[in-house]
Amino acid sequence: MAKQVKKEDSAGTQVMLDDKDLSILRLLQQNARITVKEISDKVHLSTTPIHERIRRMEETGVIRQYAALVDHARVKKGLTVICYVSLKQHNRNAGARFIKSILDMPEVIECYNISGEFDFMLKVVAENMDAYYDFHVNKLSQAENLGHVQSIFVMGVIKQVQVSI
Amino acid sequence: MAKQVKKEDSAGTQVMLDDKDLSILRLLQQNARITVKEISDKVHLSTTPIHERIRRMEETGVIRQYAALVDHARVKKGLTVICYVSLKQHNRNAGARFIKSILDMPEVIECYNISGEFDFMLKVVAENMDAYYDFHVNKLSQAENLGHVQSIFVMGVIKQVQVSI
DNA sequence: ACTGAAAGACACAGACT
DNA sequence: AGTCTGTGTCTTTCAGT
Repeated sequence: MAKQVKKEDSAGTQVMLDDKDLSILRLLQQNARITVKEISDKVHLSTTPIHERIRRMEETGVIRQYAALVDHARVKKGLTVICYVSLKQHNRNAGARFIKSILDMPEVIECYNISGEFDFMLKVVAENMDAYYDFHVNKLSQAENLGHVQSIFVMGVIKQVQVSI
Repeated sequence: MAKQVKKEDSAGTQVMLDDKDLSILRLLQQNARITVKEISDKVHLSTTPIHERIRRMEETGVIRQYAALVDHARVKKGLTVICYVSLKQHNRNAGARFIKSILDMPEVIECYNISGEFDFMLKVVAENMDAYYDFHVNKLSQAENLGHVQSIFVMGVIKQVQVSI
């Protein structure tokens, strides 16, 4: 089992899932490396339909990716920062250029378009405060059309789960 | 390959990883279902050491979990909300009770202790605005010792990656 | 620490109900 | 829709370097 998930880009299309799909999905959210055989034992179906249902959820983009989740505190990325950004101008091109520059910054592991005072929320991981300062001053602040930036530091992780359905 | 990752709870202990470990980790962050054989081809080692290195990273808590990442927009959880919460009192017991109640709310998929004006940041997924309103009024706001709540709505996902090292 | 081999388990496709 | 069966591939362990 080695292939990457390929996302079909019919953006935002709802996919109908029955109870068995949801059971399978929950198991995969908890443990992406569970075997099809184990799923089939728990869901009371043989392996073939499990296979087909997983393949369908991969192809329709319900399953975006299988990922190993890393404890950043243990691998020299101890600092997580929530970063709010507003742009000076809000035309389409300005936004697109900012997004493009964000996609190229490996420190930024999440970015959302948000409502309210700011335009974007970023989740940034860095080795330490010096590294974050460098990112802030030399990378993020160099993005053209940047307005205001506000940084909020994560002091502790209370909860991080994937099971959402 | 079916076992869950077991986290050793020597909280926050740094784990030393060499370049080969990091290569393996990057591959697993991109695709948790990659085969050991494929990793061994890319990292130029045979399967045995790959196995041992992965097992070590699982046992030391570097790899927290293998997870299928779901596109919430496609599975009737179209609304993501960033939610800031402050408490009235900041003693240890009050915080612990709030955390306990958060851990019991399936709508809350992430929760962080943060610096600044608010005490916690939550990421909440809901089916729609009605469902979020219900969560806000009937669940979150019922938590004892709750001060202020501010909701920021996610209008679009720009980036969500796992590769952080 | 690593290589190579070998046994058992698994994924995945095919024929069938 | 699903079960059953088979083949090739993978995981995982172990002896050896």
